[in-house]
Amino acid sequence: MRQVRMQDVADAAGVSTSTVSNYLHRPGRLKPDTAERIRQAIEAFDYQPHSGAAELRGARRGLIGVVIPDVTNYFYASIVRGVTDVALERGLSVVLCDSGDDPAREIALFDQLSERRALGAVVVPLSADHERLQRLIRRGIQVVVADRASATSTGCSVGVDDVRGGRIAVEHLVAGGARDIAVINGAWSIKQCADRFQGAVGAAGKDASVRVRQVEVSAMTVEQGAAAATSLLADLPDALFCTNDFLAAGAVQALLAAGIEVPGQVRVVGYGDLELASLAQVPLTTISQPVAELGRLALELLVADVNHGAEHQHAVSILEPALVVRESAPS
Amino acid sequence: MRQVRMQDVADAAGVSTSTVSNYLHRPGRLKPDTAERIRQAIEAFDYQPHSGAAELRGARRGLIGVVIPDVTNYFYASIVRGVTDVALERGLSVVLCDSGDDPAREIALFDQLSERRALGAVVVPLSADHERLQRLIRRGIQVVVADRASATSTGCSVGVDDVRGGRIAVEHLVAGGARDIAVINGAWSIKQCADRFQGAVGAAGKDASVRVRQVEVSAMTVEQGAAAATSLLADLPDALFCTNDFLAAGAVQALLAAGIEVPGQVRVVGYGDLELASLAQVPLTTISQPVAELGRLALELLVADVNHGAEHQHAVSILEPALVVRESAPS
DNA sequence: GCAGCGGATTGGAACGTTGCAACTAGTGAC
DNA sequence: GTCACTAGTTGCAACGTTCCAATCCGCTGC
Repeated sequence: MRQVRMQDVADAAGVSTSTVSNYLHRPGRLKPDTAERIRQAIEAFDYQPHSGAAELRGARRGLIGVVIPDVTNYFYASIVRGVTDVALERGLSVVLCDSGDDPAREIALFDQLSERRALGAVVVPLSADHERLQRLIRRGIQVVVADRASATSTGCSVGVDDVRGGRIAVEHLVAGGARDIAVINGAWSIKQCADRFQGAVGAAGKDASVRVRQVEVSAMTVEQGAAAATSLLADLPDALFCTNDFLAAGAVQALLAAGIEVPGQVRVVGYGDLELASLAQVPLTTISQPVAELGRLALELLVADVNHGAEHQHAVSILEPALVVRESAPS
Repeated sequence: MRQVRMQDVADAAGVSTSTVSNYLHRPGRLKPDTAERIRQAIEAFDYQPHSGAAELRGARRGLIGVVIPDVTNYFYASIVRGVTDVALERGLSVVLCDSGDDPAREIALFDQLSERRALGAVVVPLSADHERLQRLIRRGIQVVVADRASATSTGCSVGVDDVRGGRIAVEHLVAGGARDIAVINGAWSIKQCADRFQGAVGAAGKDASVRVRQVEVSAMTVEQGAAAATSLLADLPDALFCTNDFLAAGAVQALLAAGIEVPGQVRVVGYGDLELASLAQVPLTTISQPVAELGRLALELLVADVNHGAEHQHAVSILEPALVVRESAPS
């Protein structure tokens, strides 16, 4: 069964391919009955325009990429979801590039995108190494960086205000009476972690009677959270701010196992508002991020960028996180 | 900055475009020093072949679609992950189509895939309505159905053996001494739910002293799980089999809130082995599904299908679920 | 009856590849 | 010196669109 092409439709309707093309893109120019004949022919053949061929000739509908470290991670999946929503509205197709936390794969995927002449890409880069991104941009693929907002990049970027997230988390703890707060945090080299801690310190800084100390973990997992909490048993703080929900869930597990009451003796705030936050042993008070919104916004900026090329001003958009109060830190 | 095309490379290397094409696809045919000159020219221009143009001409590398109801759902995201892994190995690009549980969107996405002349698609269909799938196939897009395995479809399909999953869940409960088992289940019209229940009944059927009853819920959520468990308080079973982990988590919450011990008084088995299963108030014994494997396999079947066209025999592959024992039903 | 107009339609040259058939040189056999 | 052969290379015609310029046709106004 051969491809149905525009020529077939044109023949059936007794017009030229140009007229069919006009029907598709500038319907106003056609006489109503010509249009109707073409409509019927398209229907009869179940004709679908070949967007690849159209792009070859220069049409601007197109492909955009989403490059993320891991689709099975709820956070990234939500970004993807936001992107796909907008893409569908705009008639764009989304190529999903899951780098699996592997820089070599990330490069291979970038190459795939440029081979396919993607219009642009929403990227959550693996490392701060902007060299790789520059390469994409040089090849004519616009890039919007998500969740790694930075003014140094040569494109738009969108992110969530992690300093603010850390601040409202700790403000909530202080407002509830906490005076000795331990922050269980990932590596300082991760910008989010550094920012959240900075916010935490800032919130406490207003009040000299509040002490903030940090426990650094090597990976932001349940196990590491439990280990970190266990290390605090000898000198128990009255509140814990964990910079993600896995750490918080692990910490709560460890505390309960050691006979410490949560929130009775130690109050805990997590970060991210993952599904598990509401379902944990003690439902977690946490910081939620407008993450689907992040994806939507990223693609909208990308589209603006692609459409307005030179005169487009690169923007850095920062969205606001919000406190979600549950049992682990009720007030 | 104009596109770099094969012609530019050819000119720089002092050969024809055909030779460059040969360099790219049949490197053996070139004299080593010609190859080297072309290599350098490609390097100098940072030339990337235009895969769209290649496909137009008939090359077989290509685009494949993954159509799922919701990327933010861990189960579907894992399928996507499996698909992207294989796709990268094969040089295919993955177009992600998130239908958001909306049939109209599903149709729009199918159209997008056929406009782009995708080679094939891995689809987790919204409904059993194979009419829509047929339409894709008629347009020359091979389809592999995932997680909705059925022999009636006109393509390969892959799935997990839900009857078996239900069976091993209940066998585990019976082996642990349960005699009165309630199954909290989604609608019968969902094949998975019906199958899991059938397996549950089968497992119990061997032993006349075991009673199995069903509580049907309208949505497979935490809330509904809690409600269903609450409705059982008056006539408490000694074990609960919930056909997904959300239901199980909700049920456990409700039981604990009512002062019932888990697993002391009621043992609970969930289904799916979501992240939350290990982190719930009582870590859940559950059935895990080889879900990334499902995605990998789906794409492998799809590739086989696309490559061998007519002589390819459509296969129905059923993978095996496995029991994961945790505290909610320790033995 | 004819020039001029404007709306509807068409012709044809791209777009960047690919793969076949054809060509060129060079080698060796006779 | 001719022929067959091979390895390496090239010319060319697609592939399915788009868009500009050109053409066609039916009217109006004089």
